[in-house]
Amino acid sequence: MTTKQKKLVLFDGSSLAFRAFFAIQNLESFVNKNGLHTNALYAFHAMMTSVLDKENPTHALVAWDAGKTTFRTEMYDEYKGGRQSTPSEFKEQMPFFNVLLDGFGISHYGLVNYEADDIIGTLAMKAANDGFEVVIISGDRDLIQLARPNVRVDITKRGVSQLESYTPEVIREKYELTTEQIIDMKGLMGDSSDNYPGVTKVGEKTAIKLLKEYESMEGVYENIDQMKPSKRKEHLINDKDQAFLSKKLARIALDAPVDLSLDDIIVKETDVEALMSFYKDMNFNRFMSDLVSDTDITDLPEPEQLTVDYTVIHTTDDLEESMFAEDNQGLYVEMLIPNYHEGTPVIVAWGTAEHVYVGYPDVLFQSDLFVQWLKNSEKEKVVFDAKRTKVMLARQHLTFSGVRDDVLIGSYLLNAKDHSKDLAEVAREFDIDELPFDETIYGKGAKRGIPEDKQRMEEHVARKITVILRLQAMEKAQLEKNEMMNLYENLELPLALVLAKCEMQGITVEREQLQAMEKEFAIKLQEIENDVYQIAGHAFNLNSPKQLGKVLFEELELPVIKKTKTGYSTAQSVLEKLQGKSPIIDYILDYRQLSKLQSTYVAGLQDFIHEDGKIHTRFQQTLTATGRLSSADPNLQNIPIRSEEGRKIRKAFVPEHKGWKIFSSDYSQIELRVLAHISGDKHMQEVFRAGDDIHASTAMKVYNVSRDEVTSNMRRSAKAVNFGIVYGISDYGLSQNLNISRKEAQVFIDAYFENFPQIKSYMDDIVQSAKEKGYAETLFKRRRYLPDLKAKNYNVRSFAERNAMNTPIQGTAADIIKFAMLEMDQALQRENLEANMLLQVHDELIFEAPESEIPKLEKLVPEVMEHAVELAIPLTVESSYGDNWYEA
DNA sequence: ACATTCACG
DNA sequence: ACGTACGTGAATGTG
Repeated sequence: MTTKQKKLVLFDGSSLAFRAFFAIQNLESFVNKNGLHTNALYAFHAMMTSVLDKENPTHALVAWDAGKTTFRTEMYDEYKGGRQSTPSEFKEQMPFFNVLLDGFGISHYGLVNYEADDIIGTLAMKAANDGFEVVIISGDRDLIQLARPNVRVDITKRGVSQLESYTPEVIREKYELTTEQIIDMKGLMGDSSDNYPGVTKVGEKTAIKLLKEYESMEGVYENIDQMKPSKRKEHLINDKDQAFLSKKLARIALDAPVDLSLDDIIVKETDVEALMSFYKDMNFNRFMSDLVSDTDITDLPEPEQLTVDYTVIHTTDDLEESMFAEDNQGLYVEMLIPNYHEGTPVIVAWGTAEHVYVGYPDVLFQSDLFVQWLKNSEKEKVVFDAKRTKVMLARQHLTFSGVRDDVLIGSYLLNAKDHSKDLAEVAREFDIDELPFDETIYGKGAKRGIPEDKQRMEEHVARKITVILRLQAMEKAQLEKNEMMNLYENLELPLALVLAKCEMQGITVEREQLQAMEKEFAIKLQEIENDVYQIAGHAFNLNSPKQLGKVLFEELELPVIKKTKTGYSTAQSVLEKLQGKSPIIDYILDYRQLSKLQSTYVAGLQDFIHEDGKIHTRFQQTLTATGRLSSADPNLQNIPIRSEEGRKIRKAFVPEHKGWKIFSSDYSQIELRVLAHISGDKHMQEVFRAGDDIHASTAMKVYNVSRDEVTSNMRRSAKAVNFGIVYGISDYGLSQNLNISRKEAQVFIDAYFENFPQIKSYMDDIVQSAKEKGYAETLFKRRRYLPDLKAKNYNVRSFAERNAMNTPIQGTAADIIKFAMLEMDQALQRENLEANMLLQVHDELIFEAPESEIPKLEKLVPEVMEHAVELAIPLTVESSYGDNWYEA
């Protein structure tokens, strides 16, 4: 037995509390009965418990900043100047952090004239020298300079729930600097949030470069005379005093007069009574129950636990009609792999909040009672993932009808985050955290499977029913409140079943064609490979960007255009700039294209052809941030078309029956039309009403020329600008796309906005309103929350601003084609057509149909798509058909 | 598990 | 001073 290692956790209270405040944006729902905001306390509490659970320290301290002035303000009176005043919603929570800490039995401490950092630095060194293991938790990256052997620094990432660990090794790897050099780096860079300057135009990248060359700030200045004349050199010379001052400010004190001994900060026992009264004051009812189950107090009210009454069905004789009598029962069919087109169901649960039934497929699927209940559309059911359920059951030759609600779709509409796989994840979004994750029950990776203890699994799925029913109520109330019922009930919910139909229908793919291509491509690839090795002088792995980078930029000494964080970039755009410099470039470009086609499509798709000769993709309905679908296993939304060689792959996609055709219809310019509609821009609307070429018309305006003066280059640039507008334009993005300078790009953008002032004001307004509401929305009220609009970091904020501009456009277009798909499904039935809808590729729908139905489809499909919704301008659709997808 | 690259809209 | 066009999925190499 080893004696217990002493472990000290030091919390940077000031930075963590502030982070905690911003981690939860939803201020309105975190207010206690006295009107006090509690969001920061709540997030801080969550962070503390998770760290204490994980680290289980013997000693701990939360350090606070003690006042506005410190020894640093004496050195530099602008230190931390210019900061925005602390929000009052945060200030009012300040006094209660220590109340919480007293309840936890964790010490807290502040020291006049010093910052929390300095207290932490001092105690960390003291403890490390005493043989402690030390962990520092902060929201401020500056503290990583404290990393040492036995001192780990954990910095919060996004909110306060995730931590990123820094040890001297990690720092060396990430920055290629020692911890001491981190201080030099800060000195050179300065710190905008602490308001000290550093050296002009020197940021992290430059600072690291300088330090790698000269070791320290002192080293930089000792060698400054040898530096080649440059702007950077001038800045370094001019800002020398600032740099050294900044370094002093950045250095955390390790010898602050902290009058605490390590014994003073031993973790004490939880003061249950104090904590209970704190939770009560803050309305943190959830934690009250945790506290009770952790301790042995029995005189407190019964904690709310997810217990569930359930019966396991063993034989068909156990089934009774009464088990299917109730309306609005939950139904859950469990399968352990994501791809429901392949596996088989392992266990099934259904029931009400009062009682749940659990059974196995081999029994249930033989039962007429069960099968009829599934099929009966009058018996309405609540599920998690209707499409998945529908397909799984259909593959067992069972009909599933009567979907009243799908809590997966509901949760996605309420907050389009990626939480599609596990009900427990969705439940946690709604503060139901008593349901274990699937991973806990079934394991993960190679170990995933049915648990030895079957009862565990039975109870798990029974609990899922309870959770599904609870979520149903919560989600519907919220959807109603958000005015999203129409989107939910009249679009997404019925669409799930239409998508199920498309997926189950599948698309026929001729393996022989792919095999023939595979051989052809293999020979070509081999030839190119040999040519490349010839020029390089040796063989290497052409698929490795690292090895390729070495060959191009070190051995052949081609100019480095761009670097990635791991080395040289060898991306296509880089290679294109190197064309003509060496014959190897063209070979590599050809190789890249061919090997992509070969691995992903020609060879890759063959693995997905089922025994029925078809590929059954999965359309993910609850994944994207904008409301688009995505397609996976395999992705049929990115089958090549732009290059002729790739496009040929489409020849392998054929109709199921002889004498049938592939029929395809696509919206033309749907996103720009949506923009014309929602921005109300009169000129743009006029172009679409007149049926003119939008890119050419844009060129006329921007270049101020007549229609026949528009050159193909002008049109190309205008087209790029139009795309840029849809994406939330930036001069940089446009310059990359058109391969021009940023200045030139900016001139284009200015000219565009001058000519389309309503687009300009729409873009400004939409960002502003998203900021106020906290989300961007589509024409049909689909939401995308954008908390980063309030981010301090320019890049993070700019990204969110582009999202705010793009989401209503891309999202509304997605809404429209979804309405069209619903209507199309109806229309095919109404018209008694044999045609099948097979795929959706964002702005196009793909069908297979008997040749005799083609004339009808040529009328019907455009009609439905064009009038799926009515906008201020017409939507137009173009159709084509052929013997395969290449010809369609 | 993560980064890079590239296929599509 | 910073470093980005919007939205996806899959293959590959590498740690």
